Amino acid sequence: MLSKKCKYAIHALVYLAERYQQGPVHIQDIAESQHIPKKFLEAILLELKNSKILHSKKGKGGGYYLYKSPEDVSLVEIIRLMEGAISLLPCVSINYYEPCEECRDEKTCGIRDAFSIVRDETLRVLSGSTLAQIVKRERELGKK
Amino acid sequence: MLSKKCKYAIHALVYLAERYQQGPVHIQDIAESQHIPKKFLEAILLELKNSKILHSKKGKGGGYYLYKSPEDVSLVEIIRLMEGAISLLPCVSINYYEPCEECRDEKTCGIRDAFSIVRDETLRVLSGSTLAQIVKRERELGKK
DNA sequence: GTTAATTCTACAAAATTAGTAGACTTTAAC
DNA sequence: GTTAAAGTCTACTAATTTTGTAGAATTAAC
Repeated sequence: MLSKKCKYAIHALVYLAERYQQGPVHIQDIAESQHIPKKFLEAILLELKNSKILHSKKGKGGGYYLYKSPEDVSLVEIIRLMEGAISLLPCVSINYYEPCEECRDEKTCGIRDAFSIVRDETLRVLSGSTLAQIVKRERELGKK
Repeated sequence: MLSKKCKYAIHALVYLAERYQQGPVHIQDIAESQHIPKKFLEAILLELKNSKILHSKKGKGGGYYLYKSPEDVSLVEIIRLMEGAISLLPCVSINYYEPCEECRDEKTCGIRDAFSIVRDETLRVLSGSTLAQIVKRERELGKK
């Protein structure tokens, strides 16, 4: 299961993607509309800014806005930032690889196979799912 | 990422699958060979027994043994028992469904799609991965 | 220079995960 | 029937992670 932090990040980013290139948005706005504790959201947005997904403008009339184009921000990227590895086992992770403590011999471990495939499929689906697609999908669903 | 508890369960079950129909195995044996704290393992095995995957024999010469056939125990079943839902969001879970707090309207939520597909793919792969297959795979890899 | 916003550091509370202690029960061997 | 070796069960405790907060510092607009 994704953490609240990660879900908050996704919702905040979708909100900002809906307002792409319309100037900075107050943290307060995002927090209220998405029901996210403001102080917690601050920390999340800061992290997203530090990884160049968002930019911010300080002072009066300031706020956060999407820096990357919505087509270029995928769910994989967000989840990796907020949660770390995509894979279910450290020993099959691409970006966060670590040997399994429990495994005595990785070469003859019969468990890793299945989890490698799960990781590949998850990556395939989540990397194809961008903020732009999510916004588009919401607009389609909203019309009905 | 899977919890240690879940990884321990998988390793213990694979160990027991390798010894299927060879009588009860001591907790101690499993704990030592798989590097699992004995007391923690006790709790895990008990849970697996309560869900009819294992049986146990008490008293001298007792221990745990696989009750279900290794072909009938899949990784999905183990993970669901130890971790709960397979899906990354509660609102797309099959067995552990809950509405998302963050979502205001599930019908127009553009995020769920991708996570539904991830869930389906994960289920497909993990339900096809049984203890029997894992043991077979380990024996193949061991030969080389 | 006042006000409204983000930034940053440090902390605190809550929840979950991991692990332990120890008494109790059951069973088999002698 | 006594004893020893095993699982069973309840109740903790410790460690870690997640979630959330407080408050001062900084910045920019007016």
